[in-house]
Amino acid sequence: MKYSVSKENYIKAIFHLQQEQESVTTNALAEALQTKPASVTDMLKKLKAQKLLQYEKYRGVKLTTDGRKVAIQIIRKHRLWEYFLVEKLQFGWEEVHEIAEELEHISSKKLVDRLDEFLDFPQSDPHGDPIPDLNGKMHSLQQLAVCYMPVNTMGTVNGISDQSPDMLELLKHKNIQIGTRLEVKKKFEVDGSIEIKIRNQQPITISDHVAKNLFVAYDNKNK
Amino acid sequence: MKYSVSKENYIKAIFHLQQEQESVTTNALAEALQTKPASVTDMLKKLKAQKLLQYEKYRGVKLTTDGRKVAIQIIRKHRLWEYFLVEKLQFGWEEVHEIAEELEHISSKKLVDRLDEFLDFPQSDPHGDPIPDLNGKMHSLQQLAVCYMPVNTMGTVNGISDQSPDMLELLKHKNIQIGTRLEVKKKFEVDGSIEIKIRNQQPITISDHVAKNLFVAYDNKNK
DNA sequence: ATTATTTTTTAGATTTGTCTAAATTTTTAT
DNA sequence: ATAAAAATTTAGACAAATCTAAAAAATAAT
Repeated sequence: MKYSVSKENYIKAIFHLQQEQESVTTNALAEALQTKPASVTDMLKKLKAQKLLQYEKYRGVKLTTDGRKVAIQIIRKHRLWEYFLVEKLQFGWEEVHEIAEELEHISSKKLVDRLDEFLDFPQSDPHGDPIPDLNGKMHSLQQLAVCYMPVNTMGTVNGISDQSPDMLELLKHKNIQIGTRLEVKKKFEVDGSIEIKIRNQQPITISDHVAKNLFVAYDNKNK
Repeated sequence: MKYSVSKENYIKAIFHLQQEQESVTTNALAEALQTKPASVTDMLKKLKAQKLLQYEKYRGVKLTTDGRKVAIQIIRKHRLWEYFLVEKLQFGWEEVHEIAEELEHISSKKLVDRLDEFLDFPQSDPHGDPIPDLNGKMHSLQQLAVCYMPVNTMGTVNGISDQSPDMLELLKHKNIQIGTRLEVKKKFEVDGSIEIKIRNQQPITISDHVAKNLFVAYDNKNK
């Protein structure tokens, strides 16, 4: 089954919003898709008719199993293309999202699977998000936000939940990327900011916002 | 400037039809685009308003300089993606057209130029059609590497991309030069070598390296 | 040079995805 | 519990790209 670019974007947005809350509201979707609530209502009716989601008016929306499958295939394509752009075409990890938003709608299944093979079956994209395999399975990371790391423990950056251009620019400027090992040195209760140290660099301070949205694989031996 | 997929397809089709005839008719376009003449008329009006083509009702249509530029950029993308699919993702040259029809509408200019570089600035796609460079320049030869010729088809040698002394020595030894007519007899998947026959000679085998760098003018009647 | 045929255009409708403004339902606050 | 606020849906409209059927223009045939 093939769906329009617009429908695919709705399905993907619902999938992502469902990570936060079980059921997704019309306004949240409109916000995420940069459109109007009335347009969302219209589209939800169409997607419901195609059995991609459960929807009762005024009651919010959830994906069906079918809808979830579609979402995961789109996410697989998005993340594989991002990986390709960074690893093979030398793009910066902060500039690939927009291009992948277009590439994720290319339909050929064979293309995606060949690309996966060509890239040697990568496990996660340049932002640290896991890439579903061709059956839709993806490993779930053992992630911890930096704000929850105890003082004097170490971790390796493996994900960022706020992937806005501003955030990515800040991280680039502070030399933080996927794979960076960092140690929490001090936590300032007054504003939630945290001082961290990266090997061979001076300690730097990150705000509470950054600390909340930056995730690490946490070293268990720390404990 | 960014155009819809539909508009891009019209521009591309007009460009291709103009290779045959100076001015393109409504019916020919409808045929090429698998649509109805009435739809073509509607679209021509819109494209004319955008100054992409010259059009007077009942008089046929030609691209303007702007229209030609747009067409060439689309063709550049199409052919680079085809080359990528065959060279990097191991697709057969006969199955890449359809996928490239989608990929050619991805808008990022930077992506195309990076892809071009990644592929080492190929001169022609797997079908032997020339790939425009980033300024829209392309050589006009209809070339095909011997490695892409189907079994039992003929061509006339018209170019060698590896012009090292060793290569030329080998070609001389095997009696191959520009203008030589040859027929592909057998392809060995195991090492990419190919058995070819030249008139009045015993069949000979050439390596995958030679087959990749030896170009022929391909007889269209073969198809 | 008329007539017949083919090609092309116009007129009006349809589908998809969107919008604004108004109405309705749900949630929150008093 | 009722009023006020917020969220959601409906109704009606619009733009893009397409279609069918009918009209108009160009071309071919006698």
